[in-house]
Amino acid sequence: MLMYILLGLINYNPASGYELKQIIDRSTGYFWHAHHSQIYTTLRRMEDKGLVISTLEESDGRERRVYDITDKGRSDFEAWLESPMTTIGQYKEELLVRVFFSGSRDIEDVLAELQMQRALRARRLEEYKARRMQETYAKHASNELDIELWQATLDFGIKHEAMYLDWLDEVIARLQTKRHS
Amino acid sequence: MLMYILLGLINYNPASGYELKQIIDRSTGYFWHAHHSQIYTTLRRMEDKGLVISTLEESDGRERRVYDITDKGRSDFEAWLESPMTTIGQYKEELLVRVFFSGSRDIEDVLAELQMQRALRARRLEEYKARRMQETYAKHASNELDIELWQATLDFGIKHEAMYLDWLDEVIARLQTKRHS
DNA sequence: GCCAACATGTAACTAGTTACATGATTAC
DNA sequence: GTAATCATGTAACTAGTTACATGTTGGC
Repeated sequence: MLMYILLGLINYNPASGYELKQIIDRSTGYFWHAHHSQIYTTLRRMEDKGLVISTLEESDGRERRVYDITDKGRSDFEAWLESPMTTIGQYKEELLVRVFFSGSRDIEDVLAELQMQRALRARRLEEYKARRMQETYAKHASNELDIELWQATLDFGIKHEAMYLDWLDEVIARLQTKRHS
Repeated sequence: MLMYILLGLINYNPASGYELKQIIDRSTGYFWHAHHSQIYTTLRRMEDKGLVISTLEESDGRERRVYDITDKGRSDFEAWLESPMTTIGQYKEELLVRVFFSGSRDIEDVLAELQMQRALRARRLEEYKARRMQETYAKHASNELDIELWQATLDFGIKHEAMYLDWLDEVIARLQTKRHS
């Protein structure tokens, strides 16, 4: 998956691993993140496959390995984009695993954990709301639909966090009534 | 992560890999799934670490390798449960990656893909709603809080799918107004 | 006889995480 | 000088996926 993200981003503009990491952190990061180590190794693998080519640029003492997409890379990316998803993506949520098994825990500990998660989620929701995608990424926009769709992914993030907060509030409220059982 | 799920389930009741796969599919499956191959290999690794012990049971021609938790397994599991999460779990959603990069696609293709996803999500939402956790898993319940929390994870699934459908409907509606641009 | 369900595994691979490791430049 | 940012990588490991592989029992 990361491979297609890198391909897609390089397709907008050639970039170095470092830059790609930053772009991911500020754009696809909340629905698909990656560590720099994975980005660098994946780029190398992609070059081996002929999907991208790199050139080592030197300005002053700093070195940057800049990756550009090849024709093969572009056609692979387009083939991926044109073959629609026919299944539901799998959801993995560690907190739910913890909640599922928390029946034997001290209810106050569970409440404290959920309240901390609530605070983290609330902060993230505010970040997403504050961030209007246009100003950050509109510069890359090749067409109007791009902006619409980037906005849509950000809206998803906002809805997701709002739903999560909502759920946390409900669970917290329900546990509070059970406190002295 | 899977290790703790297996430990937690075996802690309720000794079970074979096959049974654990089935339990996961019907309980934690929508927030943490696993293939049978991973379950079998993880159980073996857990046995090497002394967290579980297996015994090979034979009834008729069928063989079942039944795993039970050890004292070390129980204390590792409890230590994990008692150390609260202090970060937000990472969300990975392939469809959002696809949407993010779909600006160059034929809008009708994007709409068709989103509508298919809508149908899949709607079906899943109905499954979750129909499934009342009590009837399926209450048998394992060691206390009242367990039932409350299992119900809470199911409620999360329902809320999540409802939010997702809502978002899909919004994006679809927005794209439909762009159709002949 | 055949198919579904029971039951368990290995092999090969891709993906992802965590830690280690290095070195330059710029602003204070 | 020292901390932050720029910039790139490797190593060791854990996790997860896909495909291959095998054999039984019970119902139709």
